Amino acid sequence: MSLRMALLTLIAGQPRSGYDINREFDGVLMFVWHAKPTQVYPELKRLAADGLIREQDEGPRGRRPYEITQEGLRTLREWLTTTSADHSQRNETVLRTFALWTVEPAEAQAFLREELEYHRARLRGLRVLQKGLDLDRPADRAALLGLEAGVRRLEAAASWAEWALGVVATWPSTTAPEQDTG
Amino acid sequence: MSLRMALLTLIAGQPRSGYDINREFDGVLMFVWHAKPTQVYPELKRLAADGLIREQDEGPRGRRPYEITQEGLRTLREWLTTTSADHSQRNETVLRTFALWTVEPAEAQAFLREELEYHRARLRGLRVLQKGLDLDRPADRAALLGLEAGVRRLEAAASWAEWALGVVATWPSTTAPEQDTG
DNA sequence: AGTATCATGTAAGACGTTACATGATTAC
DNA sequence: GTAATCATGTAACGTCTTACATGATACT
Repeated sequence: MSLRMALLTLIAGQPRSGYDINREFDGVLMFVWHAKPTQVYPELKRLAADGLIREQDEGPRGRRPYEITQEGLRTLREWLTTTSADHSQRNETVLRTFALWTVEPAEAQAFLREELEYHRARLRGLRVLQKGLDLDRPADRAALLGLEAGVRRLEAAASWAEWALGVVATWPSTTAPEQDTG
Repeated sequence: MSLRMALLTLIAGQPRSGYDINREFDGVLMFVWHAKPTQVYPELKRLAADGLIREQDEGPRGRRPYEITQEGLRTLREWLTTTSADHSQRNETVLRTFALWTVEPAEAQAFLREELEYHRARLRGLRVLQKGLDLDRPADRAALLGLEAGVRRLEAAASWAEWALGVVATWPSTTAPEQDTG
C-alpha cells in the first residue's frame, strides 16, 4: 500500500515520469523508500487507471510524466490524517551487528569501517541536496524536514560506528573452540 | 535471504523456539528486522532441513527450541565476511514527512507529536534491555552494540521530531486553493 | 468453568526482485 | 559507428502479509 503513497507523494510535489521516480529511489529516497523500475511502472499505470494520477503529454524519448489529480491529493491527505505510521523496520547494518561476535574482531572492525565510510559519504550528499531546496515551494519545505531526518540519522549512524570501533578493539579473539554443535 | 540470517543470528546467540523469535521480532528487534509467525515457522523448518539449525528436545506446551549447527555458524560467518550490507531502507515516518505539506500545519504537528512520543517510549525500553545484558557472553557484547545503534537512532529521531515541530509552527495554512488538477 | 497466554502451523494473495527485452537519443 | 544513457516494459520467481485453524497450559 505504501508504494502507492510514495509515488503519490513524489508526483504531488511535482509532475514526474517513472524514470524520474526511479532515480529518486536510487538517490535521495534510498533511506526512505525504494522500489525497482519493474514495480514502479505497473504501479503508475494502476494509479492512473484509478484516477489518482494523470498522464501528461508524452515528452522526448517516450517519456511519460504524470501529474496528481484532485482525487490523488485527497487520497494522500486521508492516508496522512486517518492512519498511523508503521514503525517496523529492516536494517541490515544493525542485524549484522548482532551477529558480529561470531567473527574475528579484525573482521568486525573492517565491517564497521566500511559502514562508517558509507554513512559519511551519504551525509555529504544529503547536505548538498538540502541546500538546493526552494523554501518558497510547500513541497520543498516538507522535503527539508525529510532530508533533515536523514542527515540526523546518518550522523547518528556514523558516530555509532566510530564508537563501536573503539569497543570492538577491546574484544578478545574468538579463537577459543566452541562446544561441538555440528 | 536475510530472514534466514536473522534467524541464524538469534539462534546462534542462544537456543530459541519460533515463539521466542516472534517475541523478539515484536520487541527488541522491531527496529532491526521483523517477520510474522507465519513466515518464521516455515523458515525454521527449512533451516533445519538444510542442516543449519537442529531441533532440540521438545519442551513444555509443544515448544520446539532450535540450536545452531557448525554449518549454520559457518554460513553466518561467511555472510558477514564475504557480502556487503544492503543499505536501502523503508521508513514510513520519513515518507509521510515528505507529504506533510499537503495537510494543515495543525495536522502535521499532530503527526510529529505522535512520532515524538513513540520514539521516546521506545528509547526507555531499549535502555532497560541494554542494562540487562551479560557482557561476559560474546553474543551479549555484540547485542550491546546493536542496541546502542537503536538508542542513538531513537534519540536522533526524537530530537528531529522536536525540531520539526518548531519548523512546522512557522508554516502558513494550506487554505490557498490549488490550481484545478482533477 | 472461562479467559488469557503459550505455541505452532496452512493457504491464498499481495508485494518485491531478478532476468530478460526493446528502442530512442546523446556523447565520443 | 559505437557506447552510454534515457526510457519503458513483461514474465517468472521469491518474500511477506492476512485470514484462518488448532490445541495445551496457567490464572482467576
